[in-house]
Amino acid sequence: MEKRVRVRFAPSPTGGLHMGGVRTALFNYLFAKRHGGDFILRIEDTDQTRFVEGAEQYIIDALKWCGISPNEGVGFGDGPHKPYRQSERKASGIYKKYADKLIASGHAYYAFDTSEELDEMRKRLEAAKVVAPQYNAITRQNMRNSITLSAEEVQKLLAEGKPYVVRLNVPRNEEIRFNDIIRGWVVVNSAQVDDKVLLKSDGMPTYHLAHIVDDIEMQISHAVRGEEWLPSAPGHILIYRYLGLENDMPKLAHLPLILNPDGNGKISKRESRFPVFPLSWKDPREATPFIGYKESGYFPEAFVNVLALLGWNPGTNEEIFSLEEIAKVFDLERVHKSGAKFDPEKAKWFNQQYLRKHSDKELAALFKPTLIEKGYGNLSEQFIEDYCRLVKEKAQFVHEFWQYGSFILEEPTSYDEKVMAKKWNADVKALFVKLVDKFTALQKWDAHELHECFAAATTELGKLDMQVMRVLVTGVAGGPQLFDVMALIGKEKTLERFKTAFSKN
RNA sequence: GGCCCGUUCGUCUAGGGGUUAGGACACGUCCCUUUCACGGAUGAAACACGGGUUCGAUUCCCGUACGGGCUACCA
Repeated sequence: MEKRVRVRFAPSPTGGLHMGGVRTALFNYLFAKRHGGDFILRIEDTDQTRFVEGAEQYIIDALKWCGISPNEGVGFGDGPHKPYRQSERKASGIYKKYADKLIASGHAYYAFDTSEELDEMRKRLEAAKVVAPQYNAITRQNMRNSITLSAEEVQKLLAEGKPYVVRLNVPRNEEIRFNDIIRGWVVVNSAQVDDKVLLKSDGMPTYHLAHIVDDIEMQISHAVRGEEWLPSAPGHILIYRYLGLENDMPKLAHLPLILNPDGNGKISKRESRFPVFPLSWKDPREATPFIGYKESGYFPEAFVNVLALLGWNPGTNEEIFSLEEIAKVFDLERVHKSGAKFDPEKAKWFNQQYLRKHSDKELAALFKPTLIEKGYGNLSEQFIEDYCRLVKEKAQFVHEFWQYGSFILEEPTSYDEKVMAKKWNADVKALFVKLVDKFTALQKWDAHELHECFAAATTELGKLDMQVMRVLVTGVAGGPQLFDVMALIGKEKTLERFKTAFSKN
């Protein structure tokens, strides 16, 4: 029988969760939803030296903003496998129990080497032109561990409370193969795998041991993680095997990385002209915060949509998807092998698509704070909605509403020079003065009436250039439908603007 | 350096032994529009290279190049 699908996102709280991490979480979430399974958030905080204040809460907040909610885990309610923080799970002695099992069967051993001794070993190997110095079947012979030391000596060191680590006893030359859902068969010789530390000298497990123990205990069915884990997967296979759990281990899927748009390397928070964090992230160790997608004006739906299509696609030409829609068709088999460069331009386009899906009322609510900030806190709801309706067709972000429509609220202080130089003269002015007289006589002031009036005037008086009129009223050469703009500005103010324009030009 | 993974327009990608190699973003042109924008149409733009296998390879295999990842008592 197929195992129930249970997947986990297991970040370590060592900093803000960037978009690569969010994408990993997203694919796990989507996979779980697709198969009616469970999605778990587990915090891998086994490295106490790298703990960063606020990082865990940030991870939770970021997932919430994205709409990627785990159904078990830290910050999302306990489930049957609590606790979900490895530092807390350690209290039960679970990791040590598994490590002891490996020691008992001879698949792991104690190592007493100090970090200085480790350094010396590496230097010695480098001097001997060994390209990849590692603690392995060969080098362990010259180190201080329970393989080279006598049983009595080991007992003595242990009894004295000397610090030690537990290492995996990796065979010298053995083929390790595993079938990755995304990449197919991957084959590695154990000579390439080092004797990984399983238990650190502070008693904490390393990632390698901890995630395996937890995945087994939490009955995880699929381990979906970034490609950076691919090289350590063979070691993990060995651990499962030596524990007698190879048949119970989760299926592996290594996701391609998200790459920097301008070339090389995986996406990084520095040297990037676009946000890499979903929410603004202030690292307590650094002076300046990193701005997030939320604060840059992105809708979470757009952000998540972009991410979902990085390394995966449904095989159709559709691109705009809600999380629910993607969850219906998502499949790990369709995930790419190769890394994808993130395209900030396309991300903006996605945001525009979602912007247009919002009602004027919703947009008005989002835009209102900017208006208040600019000193227009007393506008009616209707006016703000109308403003948003006019301005939204060109905008990609709500915060652009101001730059695309501020002339509706603020009188022009100058007039587009190019247009005026080309199209303005005394004759044109005389014509517009007559037009404004007709506008003045209008009983009803709306876009339709204005249009009619303008059309009639054109036949009567001759050609009147609309762009010139636009500049007269707004000062600028571009913007939303002019008659709509004039209607919204209102009769009195529009006529005033014409008068001012005539006096200044 | 070693090991592992990858390589279709500038970017995200569809496709897959025989196709005019399709779509999207960005870009150009045109149409719509007396303004502006949306929209529509259209154009330029890709199978990294070299060997095989095959009647035929962009598609399968092997090399090369290039790119990326990993190489800690970090995850």
